[in-house]
Amino acid sequence: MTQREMTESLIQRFLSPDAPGLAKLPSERTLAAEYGVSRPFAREVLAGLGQQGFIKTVPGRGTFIRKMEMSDSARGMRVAYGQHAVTPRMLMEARLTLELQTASLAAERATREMITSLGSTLDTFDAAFELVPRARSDIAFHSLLAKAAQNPVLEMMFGSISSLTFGLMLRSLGDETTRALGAPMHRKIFAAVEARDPEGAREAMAQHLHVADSTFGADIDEPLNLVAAETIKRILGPSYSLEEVVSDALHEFQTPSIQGFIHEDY
Amino acid sequence: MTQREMTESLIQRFLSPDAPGLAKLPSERTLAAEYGVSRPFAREVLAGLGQQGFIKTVPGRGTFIRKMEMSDSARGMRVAYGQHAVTPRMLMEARLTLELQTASLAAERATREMITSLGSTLDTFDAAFELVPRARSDIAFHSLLAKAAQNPVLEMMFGSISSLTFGLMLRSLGDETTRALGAPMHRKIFAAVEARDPEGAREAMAQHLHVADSTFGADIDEPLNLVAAETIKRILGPSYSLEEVVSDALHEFQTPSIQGFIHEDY
DNA sequence: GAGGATAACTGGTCAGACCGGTCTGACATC
DNA sequence: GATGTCAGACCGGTCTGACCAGTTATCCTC
Repeated sequence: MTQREMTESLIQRFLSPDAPGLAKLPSERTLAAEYGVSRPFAREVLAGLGQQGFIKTVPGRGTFIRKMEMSDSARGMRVAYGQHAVTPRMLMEARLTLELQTASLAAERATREMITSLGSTLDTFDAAFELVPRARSDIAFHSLLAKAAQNPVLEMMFGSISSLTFGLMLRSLGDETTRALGAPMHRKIFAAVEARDPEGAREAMAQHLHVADSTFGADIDEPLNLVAAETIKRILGPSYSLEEVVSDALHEFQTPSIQGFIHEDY
Repeated sequence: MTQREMTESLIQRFLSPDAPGLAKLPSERTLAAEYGVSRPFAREVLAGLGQQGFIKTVPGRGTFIRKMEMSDSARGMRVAYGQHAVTPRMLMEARLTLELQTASLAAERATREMITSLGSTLDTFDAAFELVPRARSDIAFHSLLAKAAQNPVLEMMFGSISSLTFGLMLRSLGDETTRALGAPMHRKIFAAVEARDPEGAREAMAQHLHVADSTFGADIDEPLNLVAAETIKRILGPSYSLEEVVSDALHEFQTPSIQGFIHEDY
């Protein structure tokens, strides 16, 4: 029994969609006995699943399945991004590809509830004057738009670049003129979605992203690497990771019914 | 010292882009001593990093950094995909968004070397008659196209859906008429890339994907979940995971210089 | 029946041990 | 002097067994 095999088996048993919907895993001792391995071995397997966010352990209580949000999938991405140098130009090119589509589809498919969420996110954005809250509601707006497109694959694609995008926003929103130009664009996108106007939403998103583009000078080709992470550390302290901040922001702006069944309530 | 903190610290020290380029980590015992924790504790942290593919341990030798390929990032995605039901229709919609762009950009930016790789991948595809080899070269072609677009973010986005796409290909390529219709489309895309014709490449890709679309009947709205995984298990045996097959395929069709510096040679 | 003490869980952490593979350097050989 | 060999140090892989601090269920008492 290799770690791979045991991991594979656990995913099959407890994390596949047709697995019993129970949110609780057997105890470490039980699992170790079942697979004929020692507890430390089982713990290493579980630690791996935990680090990837698939399960959550609570001392004294047990190990629980975590319903994965598509937007949570950026988790493992950071290291890969760090090893390749990603520049703002590359990110904007990718966002342009993806977000014109999500905006358009959101206009076609968004439920009333999602539109309400989008609206209140914009209100929060307009009311926020500090950098991080502003960026939080910004990333939440774009993420909700991706969710409103009702395609988990597109949603995940956006999720996978969300921490990078958040970094970009921290950079853009520091600039006051950009904010003055960009805020109305959010409203314009929102209005088009509300009016069920896909082409209008696409067009408004294009304008919005071009405004963001124009913020950059020479640094549009400078690697985006750790700038954002350092900003976060400086403002929020060292115990927060970029991914956590983004993930928190996304969850905060989702209404419970959009969130679906999140097993934080074990 | 929590596991989070230690993980975070190790990533900063050894996996960030500006970290010393050494490929080898200190020994488990040394790390445990440095962080003032026990070896089992350190091992759990390392096991997590290993499961995510960031490091690779070799008995008797040590622990080594693994250069992450963008296309490797699909790793943690499967569970999230499994919990949300992804249908072929959703996947095709996302691919249409992404791959028209990568095809177009590849036509603009692909190096001669990449074009050569793309060509030889197509030769392999045409020569392959069994299902899995056929699908392998198919996914490799599309993945190389994404790489040829010279944008790591787009490359990663494609990587994140590559295992789903591979599943789709296993399904499509089982149909003989689809293959007959689809194969010439590959050549057409390739010709447009070679001719530096972005619009032609975009157009050819659109036709290609629509052919794939037309393969589906009612099952276009059936969850894509485990069909592919079961096909793989049936053909290649139970010790292979979908992700491994895809990852192997992608690496096989890349020329060394495109691969860049992969530290499999510790 | 209600309340509280207890026992039986849970995960968290550790020390210490043994195994087999790998590397290095000293020693012996040619 | 160059070469080859081999012991010892080091590496990860795995296990046993233990103790702690929380949580939960049980059972006994009032």
